[in-house]
Amino acid sequence: MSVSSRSAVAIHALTMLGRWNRSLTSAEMAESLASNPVLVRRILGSLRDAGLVSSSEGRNGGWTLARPAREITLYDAYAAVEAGPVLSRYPHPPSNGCEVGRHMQRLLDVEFREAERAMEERLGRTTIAFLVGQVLACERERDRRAPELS
Amino acid sequence: MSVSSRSAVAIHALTMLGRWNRSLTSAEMAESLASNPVLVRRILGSLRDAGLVSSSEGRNGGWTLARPAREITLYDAYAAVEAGPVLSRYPHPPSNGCEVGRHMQRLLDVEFREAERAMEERLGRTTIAFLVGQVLACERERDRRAPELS
DNA sequence: CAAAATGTAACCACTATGGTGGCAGTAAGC
DNA sequence: GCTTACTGCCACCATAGTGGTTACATTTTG
Repeated sequence: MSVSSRSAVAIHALTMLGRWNRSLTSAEMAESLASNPVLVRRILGSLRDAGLVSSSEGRNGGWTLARPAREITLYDAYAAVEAGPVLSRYPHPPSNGCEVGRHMQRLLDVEFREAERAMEERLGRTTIAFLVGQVLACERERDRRAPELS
Repeated sequence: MSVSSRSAVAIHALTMLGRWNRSLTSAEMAESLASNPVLVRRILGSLRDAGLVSSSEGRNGGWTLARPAREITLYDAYAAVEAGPVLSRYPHPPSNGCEVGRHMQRLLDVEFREAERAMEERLGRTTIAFLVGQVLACERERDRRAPELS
């Protein structure tokens, strides 16, 4: 199986916040995600706990970025919403009586951690600001090709 | 959630085959894994489909490496038993009516694929032969510290 | 023919996930 | 002070993937 889609939702929401640079409600983001507000709040809640966004309750409440989009990477979003390692280890410890089983757990852990680190390092290279820029560029291109749409 | 533990089981089994360099049965490997033979056969079956091991039926049957341990990487094992991307995309396509939603799916796919590629590249750097060597080294160290065990 | 293996299908329990409804709390605006 | 529009949070559901297990047909060897 794979990692949950929460990272995708989180990055989507962060990019929306970066794009419009104003407070957005969970309902607005849910509409763009074709999902529902509760799910969005659940995920944004994790982002808030990680210090990436802040929320305000009550009327005119909503969500804003807690720091500049340049300073938020995809890894930050990923780390905020995913728990535990990507590559799962053994379902239960292997036999200690086997020459291979005795050591594999530790050896595998080293290898898997390295591999996960490589993935995380790559995610850390892309910022929300970059994605916002890409979105804007795509929109400009879209306007050039079909100006009647806007 | 994370990727299944099948990769760990596959790598464990391959390392056993590389270590003893003879035919092993699913029951032998299951014992080392503290699991059961059917599960092992299921996973080894994927490895066979990927050309990493071969199996022989009937009495005195079992499993052997289909090519040298030097030429099997952790990525080979991982790719043989895991299906689909590690980082899952959206549960369903986002709204096409949103400026961000319109483009995020494609942009995210690029980023996630890069990140996955980084992880896979790292997995591809370690061979089963290396792990076998590590296991042997661990055993030698173990003997040095507590010779009475062997 | 018996024994020892693989190959597979069926099934179970458990867990994570996305999704949903309900409702209390809170802040703004009239 | 009341209404409105939000967040926050709980409980619940359906679904799917996973590891585990039993059962049994098939194949090969002795």
